[in-house]
Amino acid sequence: MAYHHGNLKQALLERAAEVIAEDGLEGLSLRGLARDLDVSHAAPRRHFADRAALVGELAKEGFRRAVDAMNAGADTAGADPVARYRALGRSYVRFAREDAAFFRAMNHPEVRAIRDEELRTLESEWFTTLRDGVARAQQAGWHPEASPEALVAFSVAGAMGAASVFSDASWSSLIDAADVEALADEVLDLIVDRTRTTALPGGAAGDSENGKHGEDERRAS
Amino acid sequence: MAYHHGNLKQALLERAAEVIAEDGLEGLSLRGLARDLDVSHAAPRRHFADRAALVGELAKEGFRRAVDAMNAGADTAGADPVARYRALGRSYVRFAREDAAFFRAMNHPEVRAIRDEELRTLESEWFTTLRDGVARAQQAGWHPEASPEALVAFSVAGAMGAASVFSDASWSSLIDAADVEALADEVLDLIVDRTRTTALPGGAAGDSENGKHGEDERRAS
DNA sequence: GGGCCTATGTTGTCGTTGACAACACGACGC
DNA sequence: GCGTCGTGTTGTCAACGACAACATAGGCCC
Repeated sequence: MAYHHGNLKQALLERAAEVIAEDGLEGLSLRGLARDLDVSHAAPRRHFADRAALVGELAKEGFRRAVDAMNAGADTAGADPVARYRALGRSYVRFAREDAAFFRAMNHPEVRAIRDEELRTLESEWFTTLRDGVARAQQAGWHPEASPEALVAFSVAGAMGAASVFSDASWSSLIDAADVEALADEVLDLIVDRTRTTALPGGAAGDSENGKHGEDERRAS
Repeated sequence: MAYHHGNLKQALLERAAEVIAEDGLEGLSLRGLARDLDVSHAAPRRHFADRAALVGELAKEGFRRAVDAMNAGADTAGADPVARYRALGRSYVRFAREDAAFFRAMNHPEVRAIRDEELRTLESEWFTTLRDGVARAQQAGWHPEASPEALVAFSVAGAMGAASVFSDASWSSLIDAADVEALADEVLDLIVDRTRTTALPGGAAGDSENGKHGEDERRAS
């Protein structure tokens, strides 16, 4: 084997994601990663200043993937802002389930304490994506009575809560569901609650086709 | 100083709660606690088999306090099941904010991985408290169209999400609110959404006084 | 009131980890 | 060909959790 690994940084990140998927962030150690990749115990330090830098990098990738998934999901949902809003949430929950290692990294207390600027910027982009979706939905007649701030906080709480509950195995003993996907969809219906969308006078934005969500939006990634 | 501390176990738990409140679970170490309390580095082991046992004990106390707060809150909310349901959520969010150290302990990934029976029993009692509240609210006409499982999952997600968002300082840069308490109340209104409560034919359970929540329920702990 | 028993605290040690420094290799540019 | 710098290595340190062996004291029984 060559003295130089070639692409150690990437290999570290990939292996770290595997470890987190199996054992969680607690089971992750720089020395363990080095062992897994057959490099010396100090090799990772050439690429990450410390452990927080490594998990922070994973979290950044997680925010990028989450935002991408949410945007893609909204786009396949069509033009109706409320349908797009629902798709944002749906895509986020799906992301949390499919890329659970990244989702864990993003929300682990140890990572949330990191003050890294790029990381916080990416988090704020994620937040903005959701916030804008909320704003457009409200402009289209969704929950016109609520204050925008409360609607945003409600959406963040709902998205985070649903994503946590449905992606974390430790909840499955309490919330059992034959079809988690279907249950998550029902929960999203309760959050979005399209009956709270009032048709707009001008008939402008919300082109309705009210009520149930179709089998549209299937597909994202 | 006496050779025997006297009440080291309790002192360890109390100091641990302080440390968690300041630095989070990551900043907690058995040796650090021992130093703070002027005992030898191995003294804590006489009372807790390992670190997980100590934080697990804190989490247990957290679940007890949460359940107590929720029950007390519901009782001050009166007889209407939907008002009681709302009070459950409100009390939980308030608990998360006031006893943040315990809330963190309960929901930290490291603790959620603990398989201790008593701990999981207490968690399940918390869940049951919420689940029963949901069931009674639905029987009283709240969201009659929704499946009970989805309504429970929605409630858990909403409660966890709101409690996390409003108790964790790391969210405050995104969700800014002059009055967090008031914003949390608005979010709870969106979750409960009393307009989704349909008066029952027999006029049985839900004795209504529908609509806004009063300044009742104030006080719990 | 003397002896023992046990709960609780102590010292000492081990293996693991993150962090850091000093050194080694080797690819690439001049 | 030679230096330079990116990347990997060895060595070391302090902190930690875990464990074992020992020490102390308070209570209990006779």
